[in-house]
Amino acid sequence: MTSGQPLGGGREPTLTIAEVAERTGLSHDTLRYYEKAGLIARVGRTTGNQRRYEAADLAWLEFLLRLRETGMSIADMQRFARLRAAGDATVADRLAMLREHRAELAVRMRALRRSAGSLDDKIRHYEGLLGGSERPGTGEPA
Amino acid sequence: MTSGQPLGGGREPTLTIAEVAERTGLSHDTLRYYEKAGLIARVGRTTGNQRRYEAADLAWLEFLLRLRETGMSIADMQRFARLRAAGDATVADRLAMLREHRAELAVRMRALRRSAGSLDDKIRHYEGLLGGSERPGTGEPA
DNA sequence: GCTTGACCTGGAGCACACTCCAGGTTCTAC
DNA sequence: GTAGAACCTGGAGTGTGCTCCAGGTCAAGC
Repeated sequence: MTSGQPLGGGREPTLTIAEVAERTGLSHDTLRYYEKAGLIARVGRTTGNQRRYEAADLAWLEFLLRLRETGMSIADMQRFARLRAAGDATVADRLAMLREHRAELAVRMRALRRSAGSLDDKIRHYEGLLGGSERPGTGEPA
Repeated sequence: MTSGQPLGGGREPTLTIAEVAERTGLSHDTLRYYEKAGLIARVGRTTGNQRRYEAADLAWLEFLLRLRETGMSIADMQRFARLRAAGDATVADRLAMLREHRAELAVRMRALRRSAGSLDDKIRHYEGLLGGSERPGTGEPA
């Protein structure tokens, strides 16, 4: 029996774990960890048991990265992934989760803008102390 | 010898660790941890060795919280605190640190806005699936 | 002066999100 | 058909930022 075939027939193009790591910026280990944790469903394998990711896997991973970037915990992503796997009946629950997460994000972004303002104030304060001889871009006095 | 006096004279009003915890939202343990880690200089003590925070301590803590909120690591805050403790000669270094941190923050905020947009897209997608019968604010059908 | 809650220290423990490792299998190119 | 790179699994280890604990000392009200 030949091995290394991309599943039962080799229909659409698939990606190795190295290719997915490259495209997502995640490490091989993290990709396997996410799968083990149930964030992504078990990925298809070659007859030799090596992962072959499909376009849909990549799209889902990229959405997970949006959730991660906006501060969602692994535990919450697991919840979301479980709902998703359970099918259409959970759409309302998923929507509720996303709305809640989005609202928390809005709060954090407001806090972040306030803090960024404090930073700017402090930066201006230090610039004042240095007598305005400092410009961004060059560390050299004129 | 009387104890519990707020330092050698009791000049300006000072705060107990409980009061500072209340005002900053940090726990007692975190306040002690920050001091041990060198983020804040050793706080004044009563003759009985209990901490009494001054207004300047509180202001510095609040600035640290801005740094933390904007994602600065403890290690970087330690660096910044060390520069600050070293006096005026380090103002240029502190300014450089803040500018760099501010620039990274700008990058992260842009990424956050992009991700927030993806969330909004997904939310709209789910709303579409539910046939527009869902509105935020009330979980009840009309 | 005594009780009770607040506070002290050093150090261990914990949650999170990975990251690394050992020991083995598979794939690709020659 | 073989060398070397890529991949597999289960499980242990790591860095970060706290958080908890034991065993005491101190402070404030009665």
